[in-house]
Order: sequence, then C-alpha cells, then structure tokens
Amino acid sequence: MAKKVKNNKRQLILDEAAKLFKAKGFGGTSMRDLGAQVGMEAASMYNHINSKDEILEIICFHVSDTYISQLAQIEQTQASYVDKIKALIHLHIRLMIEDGAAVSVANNDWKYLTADKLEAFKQARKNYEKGFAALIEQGIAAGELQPVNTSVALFTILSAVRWVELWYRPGRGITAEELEENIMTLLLNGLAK
Amino acid sequence: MAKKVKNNKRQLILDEAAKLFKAKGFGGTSMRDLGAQVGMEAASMYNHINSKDEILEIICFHVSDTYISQLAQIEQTQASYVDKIKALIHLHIRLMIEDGAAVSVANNDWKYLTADKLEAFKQARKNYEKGFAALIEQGIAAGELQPVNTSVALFTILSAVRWVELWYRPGRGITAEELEENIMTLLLNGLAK
DNA sequence: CGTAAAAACTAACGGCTGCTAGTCAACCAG
DNA sequence: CTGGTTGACTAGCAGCCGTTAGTTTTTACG
Repeated sequence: MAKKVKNNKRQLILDEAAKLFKAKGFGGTSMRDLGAQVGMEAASMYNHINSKDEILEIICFHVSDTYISQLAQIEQTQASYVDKIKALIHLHIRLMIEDGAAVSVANNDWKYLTADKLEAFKQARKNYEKGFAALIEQGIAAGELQPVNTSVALFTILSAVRWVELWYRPGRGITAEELEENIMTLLLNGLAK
Repeated sequence: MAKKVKNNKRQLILDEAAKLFKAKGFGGTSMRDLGAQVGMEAASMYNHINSKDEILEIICFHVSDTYISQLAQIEQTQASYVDKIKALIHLHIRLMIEDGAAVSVANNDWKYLTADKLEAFKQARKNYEKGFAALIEQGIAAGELQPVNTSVALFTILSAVRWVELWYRPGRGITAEELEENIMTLLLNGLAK
C-alpha cells in the first residue's frame, strides 16, 4: 500500500516531467519548474527520484522498450509484409496519440542522456530500425512493395508520423481513425492520383 | 573592406552556433562553448553580436524568409499543381542538404525565441503552411491529387523530409539526386505496389 | 610612422542550476 | 500509546550561465 502511493507520486513526477520536457526541452526545464508543476518543492522530489538525468532515462527507455517489444510481437505474426508495416505505422500513431509527451521526449531529448545510457539508447534505436528495415526489404523482395531504397523508406515513414504529436487534438474535426487512415493512404498509395 | 571582415567573423559565429545548437540544443549550448568553437573568448563575441537570443533569431528568420520567398516564386509559375508541390519538396530537400544545421535549428529550437520574435516566427510559419496547403487543396480540386485531408498531407510531407538532415552525408552510397528521387516516389506514388 | 578604430582579452556581477543536509510533521504497525 | 519510517520542508553550496566593464592588442589608413 505504501509502495503504491510512492509509485503514484513517482509516476506523477515522470508524467509532468515528460510534459515539461516536451514543451521547454530537457535543458530548459529546471527541477524547480518541475516541482511547481507537481506541487512540491524541488528538493522534495528527490525522495522519489534520484536525479534529473534519471527522469530522462526512465522516459526514454520506457518508450524504446515499448517499440521493441511490439516490433517483436508483430514480426511473429503470419501477416503479409504490407500488413506488418501497416501494424507498425498503426503502433506509432497510437503511441503518439496516447503517450505523446513521452514519445516526443524520446524523439527529441534523448541526446541529453548520460554517456553510457546514451550509447545504450542509440543501440536500442538502431536495433529497432534494423528490424523495421528488414520488413521493408523483405516486402520489396516479395514483390509487395516498390523497389525504393530501404533506408529512405524507413526514415520517411518514421518521420512522417512524428508531426501527429504536435498537431493532433481530439476535436480538431478529425478522429484518430480518420487520421490514421489518411496517413496510411498517403504512405502506401501516395499523394498523386 | 573592414566591413567585409566584420561580416565574416559574424557569419562564422552564426554558422558555428547553428552547428552547436543542432548538436546540443539552444539551452545546452553556452556562450563559452560557442566561443571555444569559434576560437574566441565568450565575451569577445559581443563585439559582433548583441546577444545569444539574437543569434537564434537570425538563424530562424533566415530560414523562414528563404522558405517564404521561394514559395512565392513557385506559386507564380505556370506549372501543374503536382509539379509545384514537387518543386517545394525539392526545395526542402535541397535546403536540408545545403544548410542542414540552420534548418534543423529553425525546426527544433524556434520555441526558445523571445516572446515577440516567437510570435512573429509562428505567424511566418503559419503563412507558409497556408500557402503550401492551398496548393494541395487546389491540386485535389483539379483532380491531380488523391482526396486526402489537406492538413494531413501537408504535415506528412513537411515531416517526411526532416530526417534527411540527420541522416544524409555525401558518401553514404546514395547521391542527393537519388535521395530526392526516392523520397519523391514515396510521397507521390506510395510504398505499396 | 602615428593614430584611431576594431576586436581581442581578463575579471567579475547577479542569477539560476542540480542537488545535499538537516529538520520536522504525518502516518502506520505492534 | 509508542517508535520508526516516509515524505515534506527550508537553507544553502558549488558551479555554470549570459552579459558588462575596463583594458590591452591588433589592424587599417593618411
């Protein structure tokens, strides 16, 4: 019980940190800023977390772990390559909508990780990209996809999904489903008629 | 002549600042860091620039001015809507390759602009996006493009081009022309066969 | 060559940073 | 009721920040 309360406060700090890091950047967010947002003095937060760096670590690796485990799951299905890639695009859009602040931090502020954690994060991201790229490559080999450069396709897809987090709000006149459908159409069928 | 030398030093500071801001962020770059990179004490740079904020302003508005003037030029040509959009994509890729650091700063660090400059920058960007979106809208109305949501198409294109700056290096086994051709194919014709 | 302007330097300021130490109240198990 | 753990507080340290002031060196021109 006591443990649960502790976890709640800790999670609150992590959530608010993600929002602030997204809005003002890791360097632009002070522990005093974060304390004000959480409703606590800066020093008090050290009862729940060990350092500012640790907050960034937890956020970044939580996101990368999610992507990696989901990729592994999708790889094991029996779907076509097109459908596997669709599933990955779906995953990216869904995470952007559901946990946009954390994803945004993992995308933009990972470079402020401590040297060793930075290396680990870059390696994790590289592994994810390798797995994603392999799906594209196999899809091309199987004749399901256009014979474009694999890296170009990979990064274009990964980037094309990022803006969602900056733009999408419920009540913009477009639902999450419509949004996803539009992006999927664009990436798979293109803009030209 | 004396003026020219002054401009050179000033430009050197701006160029190195763009590189450092890109690598470590605006907040993560100190004037002492920048001085070391330029080969000068931090204080000495104030003979050439007025403030750290001013450096960011110059970089950001230089980029946005370039985009806006090029858009105006493209709007006035007699090409088809598809070709106008292609020209804009070409512009984005070319600027990313030629002046990647500055474009990166304008994309990522604009939020650290001073309040009034921030407002002006956001307005400029909004105007650019409006002009770009209008071309897409007209292209759809003319039957040249697929009837997707205009905003989705706009932001997908704008984002899909951003990664170039992080990834492209001459000698990666792909030329700028091939890169552009691949991206153009993906965005206009899609990944699926 | 002399002189004035341009551009570099050193030193330092007030303010903010992440974080620690020490204290004290609230709570909960025995 | 009591003892101890938890989690909040205030105060403050050492260090970096952007920037200014004042001084000295370098440069360019008549």
